[in-house]
Amino acid sequence: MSTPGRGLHGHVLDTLGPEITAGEYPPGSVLRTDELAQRFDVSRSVMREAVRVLESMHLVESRRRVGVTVRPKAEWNVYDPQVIRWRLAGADRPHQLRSLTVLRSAIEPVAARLTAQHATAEQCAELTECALGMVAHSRGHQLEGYLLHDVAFHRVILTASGNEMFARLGDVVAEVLTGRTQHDVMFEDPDPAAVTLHVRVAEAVRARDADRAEELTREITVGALQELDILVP
Amino acid sequence: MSTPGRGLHGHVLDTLGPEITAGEYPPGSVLRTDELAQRFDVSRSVMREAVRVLESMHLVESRRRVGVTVRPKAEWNVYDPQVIRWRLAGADRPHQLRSLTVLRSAIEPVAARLTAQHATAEQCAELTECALGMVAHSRGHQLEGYLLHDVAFHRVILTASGNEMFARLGDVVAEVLTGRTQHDVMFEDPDPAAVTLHVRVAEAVRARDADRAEELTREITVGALQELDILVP
DNA sequence: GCTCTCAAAAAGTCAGACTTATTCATCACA
DNA sequence: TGTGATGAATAAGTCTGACTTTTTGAGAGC
Repeated sequence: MSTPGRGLHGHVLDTLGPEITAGEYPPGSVLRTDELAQRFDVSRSVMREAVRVLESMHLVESRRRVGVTVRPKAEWNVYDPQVIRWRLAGADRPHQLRSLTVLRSAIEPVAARLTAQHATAEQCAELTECALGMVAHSRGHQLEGYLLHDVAFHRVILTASGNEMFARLGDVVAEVLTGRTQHDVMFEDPDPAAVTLHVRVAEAVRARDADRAEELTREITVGALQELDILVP
Repeated sequence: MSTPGRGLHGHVLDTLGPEITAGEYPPGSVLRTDELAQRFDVSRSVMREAVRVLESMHLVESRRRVGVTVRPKAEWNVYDPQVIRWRLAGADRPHQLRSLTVLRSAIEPVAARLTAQHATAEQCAELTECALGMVAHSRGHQLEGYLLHDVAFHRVILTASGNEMFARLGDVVAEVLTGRTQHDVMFEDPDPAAVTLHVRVAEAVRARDADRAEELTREITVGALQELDILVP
């Protein structure tokens, strides 16, 4: 998923990033480069590179004679995929999951509308294939296969929209859907209503019915929000 | 706006970042750290820090024995505020502006709905104040004052929604609105219809009418899209 | 034509010395 | 007593040069 072991500075980030995003250092806390270098047993240069990356994510701020201070959560680059992963792996996973699901509920319907307007014939076919794959795997605890097609479906919707900002949320949605299956409750077969909705979205896109595609996708995301409300009230 | 002069590596980024996001190096292009260090007249350590930051933005990928290769646009972290600024300052500014406006049209109505449900009394007052400020500056070429209140208005909507992902888009929206006034055509007074819509959104939020707040905000963003269609067909 | 070996290339890492900005405490002066 | 200047301490910032490690590509040998 991530890119582990891309050098020593990567290893440092894999430890320090989750710690900071988990809130282990309250905002305003001061870290010192030298101490961190000692703690991780790396040279100052490596440590400095790691700090620079954290700084570019707005997680910390480095100032002379002061040190590396942790910034308040409100300033973090919460759209950075790495930050999202760190937070999803940490303590405020439920909170993050809700934020992202609300984001989905805003983005995906509009994306579906655009997809209905702009999708190529190939993308339409891909979408239908995904929906049919979901149907095929929706019974008998074939959760892995189902998830795979579900993720692919939403990824097509987002990329076929033709909007680069939407397209880049494909990974985020994948992470949310995967997390829902893996970590949280999903023992039973998927909701048949949801499966049907996906099929109908694919149909609407193929029929170039933008209004219907948007509305049906809205129903899907509303369902996702309700599911979350049940899991984490 | 940005944070210029935060060290040598910052200066390097301010030059190299815009170059890459402008597409001056086609995807797959190979840069070498040593050459870059020479070009910018900085030490390798400084150059390495800059490369690490570009790497964390997924603009480039650094591999041993190969060099620093530029990644395809589709992989860039397009939500990184710095990347957004670089692109807005560059050649594909119109394209970027459209992407962001579409994003706004998806996010802001939902944010307004949530704000109507969750805003504190203080936030309601703030919103009303912004709307009235817009009215007050909407006649007689007081564009600066108008813009200020417009930006503040949308920022309140996004933060008061209570969703951290929405809140972080405040800066982006500010950049879009500011850019529209400064760079593009905006000689005349603001559209009176738009001003009225803002006032009515504030009213709807105060009245806790989520449906109306969402619908009115949708009209605002539709207007923004139409305005863009006129400017850049 | 194939694999295997080896050398070159470029990033990665480290250690140490030096520079610079910032803070804070001290002290002189009003 | 308050205030502003002075200076020393501090931690980040920078540079240099040597060394390591991984990866690639060319050439040798089969």
